[in-house]
Amino acid sequence: MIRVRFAPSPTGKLHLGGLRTALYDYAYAKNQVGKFILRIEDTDQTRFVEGATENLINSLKAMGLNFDEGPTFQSQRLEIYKKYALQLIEQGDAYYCFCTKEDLDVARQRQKELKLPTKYPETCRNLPKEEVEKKLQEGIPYVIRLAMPKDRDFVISDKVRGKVKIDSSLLDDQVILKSDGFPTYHLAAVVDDHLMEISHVIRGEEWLYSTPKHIFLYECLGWKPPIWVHLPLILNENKSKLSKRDGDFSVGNYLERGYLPEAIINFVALLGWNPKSEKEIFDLQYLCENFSFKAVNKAGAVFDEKKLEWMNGQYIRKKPLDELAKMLEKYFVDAGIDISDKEKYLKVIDVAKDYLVRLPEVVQYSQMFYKDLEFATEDFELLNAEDSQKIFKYYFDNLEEGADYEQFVKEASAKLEIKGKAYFFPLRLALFGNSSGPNIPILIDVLGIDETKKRLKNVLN
RNA sequence: GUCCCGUUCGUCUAGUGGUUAGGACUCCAGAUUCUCAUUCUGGCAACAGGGGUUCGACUCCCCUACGGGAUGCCA
Repeated sequence: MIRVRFAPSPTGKLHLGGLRTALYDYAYAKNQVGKFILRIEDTDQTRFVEGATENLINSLKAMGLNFDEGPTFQSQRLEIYKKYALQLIEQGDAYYCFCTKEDLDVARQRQKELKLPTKYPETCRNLPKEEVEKKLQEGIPYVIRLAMPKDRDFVISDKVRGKVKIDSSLLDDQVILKSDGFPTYHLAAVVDDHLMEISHVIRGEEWLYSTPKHIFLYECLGWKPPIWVHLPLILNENKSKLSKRDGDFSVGNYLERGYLPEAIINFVALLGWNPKSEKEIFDLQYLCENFSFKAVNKAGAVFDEKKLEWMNGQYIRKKPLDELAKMLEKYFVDAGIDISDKEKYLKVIDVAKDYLVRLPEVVQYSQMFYKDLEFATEDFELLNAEDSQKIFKYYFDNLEEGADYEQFVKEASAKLEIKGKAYFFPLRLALFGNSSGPNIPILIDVLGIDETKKRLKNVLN
C-alpha cells in the first residue's frame, strides 16, 4: 500500500514550494491508488504561528488537494517520541547531553575560527553512568542526542537522485529530544513515518544531507526505512530558496491576486516535472494519471511569474462564460458597479476576458461599459473635429435597434466617405472613452442602443 | 571552511553516443485589410570551461568554475 504524507510545520502560510511538494505527494498517491496524509509538524514551540495550520489546510483544499487521513499533530504525540528516545538510550544508541546553549556556541565559534567543520564536540557522549544519574537527579536540563556511528558510509538510495554516499564521520550527534520535552524533526518524522506506515518520504532537497541520521534511526529501532524521494527546490529570481524576504509566495496571496487554482496547480506542477511530451496545459487529474518520479528533475527551478500570467490567461479564456462571470461578480460589487442586467453583464465579460491576466483586472477593462465617460482635455480636439461630428450625427440619426451593426458600421463608413482611424477612433472614444479597445459593432451591442445613443448625444455639439 | 546536490536559449524544459539540439514563456516582426487585447504565422536566443573514453559526444568518466543546499535544543 502506497502511503505518502505532506508534513509542513505551522510556521507560516503554505507557499509555492510547499504546494509543489504537496502536489507531487498527492499525484503520486493517486497514481498508485494510495493514501495522501496530512501531518502537522508542530514541534517547535518558539516558531509556532497563530492561524498557520488553518491556512495550510484551507490552501490545500482551495487547490483541490484533499487528504485521506489527518491532520495528525505531532505536539499531541510527545509521549510516543519520548518513549523511543528512552529506548535508544537504553540501547546505547543515544545519550543524555547536559551542555548548555552557551557551551555549544563557544565550541562552534572556536571551530569556525580554526576553520574546522562545526560539530557537536561530543562532550557528553561518554559520560559515566553515575554522573548522568546524578545530573538527572539534580534536575539539570538535558537533551537527548543520537550517538552516530563512526567511520561508516551511509548510502541513500533516492528515487530522483540515485545513490548518494555520505561519510558518517562528518555527521553530528543530532539532538533528537529537546530540553522542553519536544522531539526534533529527526526523531518525530522517523517515528511517525514508521507508525503511520508511510511508504515514500517525499520532501525537499534540503533534507537530503540529514537522511543518514534518519536511516540510522530506522536501523536502531529495527524498522524498515521508507523509499526516499528528495525533490529539487523552487528558487526565486536570485536562485535561492523561496523565502519570506523575497515577497509573499503564499498560495493565498496568488489566489487573492486573481490567479485560478487550476492555473497555479498546472504551473507549479511544471516546476520540476513534465509529462515527457509537449503538452503543457493540463489539469490535476492528468497530472495524477501521468505522474512518476522518473520525470522529476534534479536541478532547482526558478519561479517565473510571467509564464504563470500567461497560463492564467489561458485558463480564464477556457472557462465557460457563465462560470467566469460568476467568479468575477465580486469584483464589480466591490467597485460599486451595478451588474443586475445579466444579459449585458455576460456580454461585458465576454469582451473583457480577452484582456485579462488576473481576475481583478476585469473592472479596469469593463467599467467603461457602466460608468459615465470622462474625457481628457486633449480628447475634445478629436471629438469636436468636423468629420467626427458628422459620424456622430449620422449614427445618432440612423442607428436602429436590432440592426446588423457590423453591416451598419461598414455602410456608414462608405456613405460618409470616412474610413480607417479617422472613422473608428472618434467613435471608439465617444462610446468607450478610449481610441483603442474593442470593435465598434461589439461596443454598440454591449452598450445597447439606448446607451449608445446617449453617449453619442453627449459628444454631439 | 567542510560535506552533499546540481549545471541545455533570459526563464520552465525535451533530449539517455550519430538531431538542422525540439517545445513553452518573454521579446521582436507579420497576418486577422482601424486600434488595443485575443488568435495564428515567423524570427532572435542554449549544451559553463578544460581534459579524457570513442570512429563519433549535450549525452559516459575526471578536473575546474559557477549556483544551490546542509552544517541549530528550526523544520
